[in-house]
Amino acid sequence: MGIKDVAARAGVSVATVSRVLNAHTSVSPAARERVLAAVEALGYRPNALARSLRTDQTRTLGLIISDVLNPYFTALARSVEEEARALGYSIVFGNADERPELQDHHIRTLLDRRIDGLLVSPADGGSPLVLDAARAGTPMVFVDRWIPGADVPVVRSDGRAAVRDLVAHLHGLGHRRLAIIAGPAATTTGSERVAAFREALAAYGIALPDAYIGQGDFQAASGRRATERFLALPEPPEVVFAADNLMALGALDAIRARGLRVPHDIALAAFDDIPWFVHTDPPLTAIAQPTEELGRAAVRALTDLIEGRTPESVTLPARLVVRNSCGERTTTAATRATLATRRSDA
Amino acid sequence: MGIKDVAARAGVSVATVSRVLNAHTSVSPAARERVLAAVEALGYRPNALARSLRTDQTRTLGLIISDVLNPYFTALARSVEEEARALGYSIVFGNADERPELQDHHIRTLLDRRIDGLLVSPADGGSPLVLDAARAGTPMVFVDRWIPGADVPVVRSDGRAAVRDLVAHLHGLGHRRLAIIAGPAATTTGSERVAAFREALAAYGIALPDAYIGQGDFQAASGRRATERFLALPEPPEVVFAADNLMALGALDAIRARGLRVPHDIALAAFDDIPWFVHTDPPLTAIAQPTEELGRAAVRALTDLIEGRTPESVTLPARLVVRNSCGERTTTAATRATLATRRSDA
DNA sequence: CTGAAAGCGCTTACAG
DNA sequence: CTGAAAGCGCTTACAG
Repeated sequence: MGIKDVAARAGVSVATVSRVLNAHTSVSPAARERVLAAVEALGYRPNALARSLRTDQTRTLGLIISDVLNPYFTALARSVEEEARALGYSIVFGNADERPELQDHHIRTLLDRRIDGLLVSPADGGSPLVLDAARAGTPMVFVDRWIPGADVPVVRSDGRAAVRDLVAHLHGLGHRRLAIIAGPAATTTGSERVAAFREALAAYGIALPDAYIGQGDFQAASGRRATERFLALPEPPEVVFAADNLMALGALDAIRARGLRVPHDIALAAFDDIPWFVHTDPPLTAIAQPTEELGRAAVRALTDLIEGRTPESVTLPARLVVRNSCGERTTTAATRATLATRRSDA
Repeated sequence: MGIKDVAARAGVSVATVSRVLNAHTSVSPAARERVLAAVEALGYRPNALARSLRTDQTRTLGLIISDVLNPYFTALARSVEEEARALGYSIVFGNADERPELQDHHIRTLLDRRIDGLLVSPADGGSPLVLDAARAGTPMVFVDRWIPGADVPVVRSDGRAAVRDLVAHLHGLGHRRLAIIAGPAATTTGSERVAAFREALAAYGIALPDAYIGQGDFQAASGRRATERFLALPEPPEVVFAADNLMALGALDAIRARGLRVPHDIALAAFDDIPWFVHTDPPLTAIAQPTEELGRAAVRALTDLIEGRTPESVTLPARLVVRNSCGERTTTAATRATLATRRSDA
């Protein structure tokens, strides 16, 4: 059942059917009406494959999501899909699961399907595939993570100020031995968050020894392993800062398995804020990204690129959200509500 | 750059190129080698659109996900994608966001793109679009939620036994006023979970009054509203059972906003278990579904359908995971670890 | 083993 | 305003 059937039933040529379906003006009202009636009667829907093959555009954007199990990325995906839909595009997702080969697999199939543009948050420092695609002219924008040197707009948030605020908060609480669970050094967010943390510590004359840098991969299991290693140290850190929410989950697992309590025995903070952090035991201090805005900005940049406008890179600040996972604080109006739930003992 | 360029460079016809690319046997080793070399040199990738148009198959499955922000569904999506990839298919997701119109929007665009089959967890009781598509022969299987009466295989879990276990647990703890936050009555999981709860209560001679049935939509905000209403009752329930994890999150928000504590002031349990439940305050008692197996089984059923085999509906049991959100229990080896974190007071 | 040709379902100059 | 025809990039009988 195709355009031919519609044409036959409406008594016109396929060209005319195509014209009314694509809102070309030059169609007589009578013909238009007959076509529309035939479309309705037949329940006709144009074959998007054929249309795309002909027009060389799919009105589809690819989004390589680093990890579907990561609430930060699903929030991002939701925002991306929403903005794209508003602009008349649909989104095809690929879950990289933080694995570069899987990321490349998905990019390849998206490219094969001739998506109009690609939103990627690289799982590695620069897969040749991504670089080649960008060079070959595939409209592309990086979200959250990016690859330096590629001529690709970047939409991300800058967490440096928030990390400084976090370190000030931790220092004010009396903590001096601070550790971080990093993401893969090959990713920008993996290395930048460590750099920001190190810089912020330096301002207080505190060093970040290698033993206090846990190597994670942004997934929960790696947070668990890194935390176990910290806890086994002769001089364990007083604070663990997880570079994303999933590694914080892993850290909680490890801390609990040891029978320790947050923040009494060890403080914990995380990059990325998620709804569950309000209800964890204790509520977790976190750095929140303007996730929805990032998603929207990324789609706008990509559609600008696709439609011949000049895309804008955008960097939005992240901000510190203090809760109770790093230690005692004076009770203020802002913290009273959460404090009520925090005091506890085994 | 297309198959013609490869053919030209290899000095063969496009037919031959196509043959080597599709692993047809009848190609001379010499020709094969030249074609492969040309493909390599040119970095040629077949246009999937053209191929699909011709072969009438896309090797793509659509998955309508009820809500990307729901960890249960993202876990399902991940499992689905994994199994599909193993079977040589890729997945295109559509996020229905629990909205029937949005669900239909995505189904329409997936159908337009000629996906080979559709996995759906209906957001409503039976969109005409879904029913028509099934009737028209679109290979389809329902996952988690389903539409009675449609001739479509169903892959889901049966929570009745687990709900009975939950009610026994609650009753044993002395609770008699039990409430539920339901999902939309039009969805199977929305109505079934209430029915199972009501039945289980009946076994103890306990009724489920209307005032103790909160009407939710499986999203957090509705859980919050329903819980607020429960708490405002002259005789509030002693237990709230949220029919999914997101409504449990909303319930926690409402309980905390009132300055109440779980389980001291009110007990809470949830359908669907997620990793965060181990670390909430207190750890949440939940009913766990075999999510990964459901995803795999759903994909297998769908590919069976597509490839002409006989698909199997499958129903897997859910199971109760007792933690500490419903009240005191005797300390057993199993609960000791979590108990250590539970005792608390404001 | 190989090529010329038809055709998948559309869109779009071109001509009228 | 409208239709005949070409063509998007593939695959696949058909013939040799």
